[in-house]
Amino acid sequence: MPELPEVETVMRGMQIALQNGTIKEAIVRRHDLRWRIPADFSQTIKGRRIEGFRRRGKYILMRLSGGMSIIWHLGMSGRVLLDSPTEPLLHEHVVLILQDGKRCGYIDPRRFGMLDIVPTDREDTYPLLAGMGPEPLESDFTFKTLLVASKNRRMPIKPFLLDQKVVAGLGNIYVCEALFRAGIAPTMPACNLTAPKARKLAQAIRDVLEEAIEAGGSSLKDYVRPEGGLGYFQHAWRVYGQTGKPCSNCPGAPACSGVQQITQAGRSTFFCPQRQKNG
DNA sequence: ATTGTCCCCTGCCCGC
DNA sequence: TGCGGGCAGGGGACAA
Repeated sequence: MPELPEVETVMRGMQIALQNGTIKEAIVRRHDLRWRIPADFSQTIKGRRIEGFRRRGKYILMRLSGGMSIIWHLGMSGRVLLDSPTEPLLHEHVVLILQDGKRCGYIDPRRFGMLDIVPTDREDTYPLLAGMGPEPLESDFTFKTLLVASKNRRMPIKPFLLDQKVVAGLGNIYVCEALFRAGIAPTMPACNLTAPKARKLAQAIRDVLEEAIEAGGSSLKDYVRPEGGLGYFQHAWRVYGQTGKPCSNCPGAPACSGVQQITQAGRSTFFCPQRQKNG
């Protein structure tokens, strides 16, 4: 599920529901996620107030009183449930119980996600966050970011954009969608980016993420529920998962051979060969 | 250093 | 209806 827009949506939901609450108890039913949840996790966060939230790439940082932060990562299948029932749910590995009775559950069937604790003033040196590229919706992300990072990189642009060191928060869906909007073939060597192409790409990345956050926000209420899926943005996918269909820009056009699916670096890539050309 | 392959794990969907 | 194979929104570890 979670790329930047989904993580942003989840974080906003948590913020609304949990901010200023105090953690009465934390239940850890399974410690063996992508990395082990520390043995003293519950003890460390117990009694602390939830003071704020921040997102960095696909990570959520939950700031607690006393200078500690909980780092959340949802992996591939992670979800947050803001009204977790008393009965344990399947794959609900962690539950935070607040003093006012609210229960926040962390559900992750595949267990590719993680939860950890870090001192708030050391969030950015936490190994998984250190070295991460700029936030694509902040002002320090520009076409120059892409130009500089892609220099001498012969890797195809698609896996290049999945590298969190280049830009934070992009995943398989939004990389495909951004490349489509920018008219760039996913197979193009990253170093073939020109300034005009980089401008289009940076703008396409910002646009698609903002639109997706907007759409996720519109279904916020249902999003952070186990049965809540992808928000509404899935209906706006122009190429992702659209194999064989005419892409949205050439619907029914005789020349359009339809959206193609290829594999790059072990992941599916969707693109329109008609509209996306190598430089 | 850069790039590609494999793997972690469970669930779901498709074809036979 | 049942079963096996392939695939899934992430990303680290490793080999070449």
